[in-house]
Amino acid sequence: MKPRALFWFRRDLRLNDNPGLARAVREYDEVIPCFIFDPELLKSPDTGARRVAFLLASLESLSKNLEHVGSYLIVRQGKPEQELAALARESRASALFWNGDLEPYALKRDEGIRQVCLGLGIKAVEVADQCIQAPGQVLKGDGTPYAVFTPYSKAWRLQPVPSLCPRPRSIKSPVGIKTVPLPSLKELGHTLDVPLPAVGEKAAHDMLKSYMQSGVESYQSKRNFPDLDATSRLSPHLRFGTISPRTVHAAAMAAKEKNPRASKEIEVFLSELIWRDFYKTILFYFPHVTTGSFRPVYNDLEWENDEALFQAWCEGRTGYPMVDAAMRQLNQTGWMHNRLRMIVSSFLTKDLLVDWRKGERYFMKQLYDGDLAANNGGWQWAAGTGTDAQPYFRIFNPASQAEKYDPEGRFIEKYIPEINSLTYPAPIVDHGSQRIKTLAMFKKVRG
DNA sequence: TTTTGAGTTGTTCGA
DNA sequence: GTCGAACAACTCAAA
Repeated sequence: MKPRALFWFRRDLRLNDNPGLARAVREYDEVIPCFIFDPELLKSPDTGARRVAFLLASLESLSKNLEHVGSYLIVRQGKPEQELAALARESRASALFWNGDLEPYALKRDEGIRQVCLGLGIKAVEVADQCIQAPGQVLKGDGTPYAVFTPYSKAWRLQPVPSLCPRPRSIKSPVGIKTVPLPSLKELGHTLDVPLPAVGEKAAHDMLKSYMQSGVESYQSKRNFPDLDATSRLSPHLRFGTISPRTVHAAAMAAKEKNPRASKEIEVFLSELIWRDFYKTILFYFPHVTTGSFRPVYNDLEWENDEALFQAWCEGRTGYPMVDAAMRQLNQTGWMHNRLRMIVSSFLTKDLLVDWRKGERYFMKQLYDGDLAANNGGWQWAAGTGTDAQPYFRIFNPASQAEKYDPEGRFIEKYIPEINSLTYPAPIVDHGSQRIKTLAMFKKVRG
């Protein structure tokens, strides 16, 4: 009998540059690609309907892509330990491959899977994939992880970037393995309330291609203006792995080569990929950030947590146009421009004095690209509690941010058509006095 | 071990 | 209107 391996898809829903899949196909005659719906993850409060919808559509696309290379996707629902064990027994596979996931839940789960494999006497193979530079690759001279971005990024740039893995031309899979149809969104207990962006590997690659042809060469100059829509919009695809970060990196390097005059602009785009690695690495080495401040002293901050103010923020009716337009973009599209993420997170924490964790959770509920590491890093940065946070006294003024980054009010008008009518609310707080309160709140814990 | 330089994305105040 | 300093010292990283 030909040796068989299972390949377990998780956050790597692609055939291109999929290191774990490429290795399984190279080393085994037959490969059984599978995906497990984990009820534990599906019921988590951080799992928004939007991402479940994006996941389902991406799996549908992946399933078709697998059929094009002669294979198919096995789908199961249940605890991964049990389902994978059952699948291994049924298929008489002798190995299980997967790409590593750095989140605390995944690390613990995957350790359990390793034990299951040990018990079954099959090989468990984890391959690094999520970062361009895996956590252990970028360390300080003394072997400990960085906690400041700039020196991290300098060390990151000294490392060779791993090359891309070949896309399997054909995958041989045994027939007769039991599978279930992909569940519908409704069956998983969710409904979608916003349009679904383009999904699947093809869509992701098309987006990358067109952004590299026109867009990336002016990334630095245009990225802060939400009305210009001048960013790549690849974040949900990076989140679910319908495109790999190495593929994006390689494309940007090629664009830089082709257009040296734009190299500074493109370098800023590349540094965003380094930020992605940085926050994943922080989460890996300092998992306590998921529940509290990176610096314990800031766990003592006395947030006011006024529920009515929080609700007004969520619904985009704070009376601060830039904040409200941004929140409405999030609510109506499942995505928010990065400049606006900074503005609304500064506003929630430092103008409304609401705990950053409430905002973090709301973002996770609404974002297509919601990712624990990046979202947590961004929120702790804005709140001033993080590894490499901005100083606590650097408090965004929502009005001057609007003047700077939406000078003609086009973005605001797009999401707040009633901006000039009486139905638009007056500001729910006074920025000047809230700012002073926040400074006092921080002073109290800083002694 | 000690020292030195530096730290994503700002705002406000007063000369 | 423009400009530099203050915000507040602290921690990190590297020599």
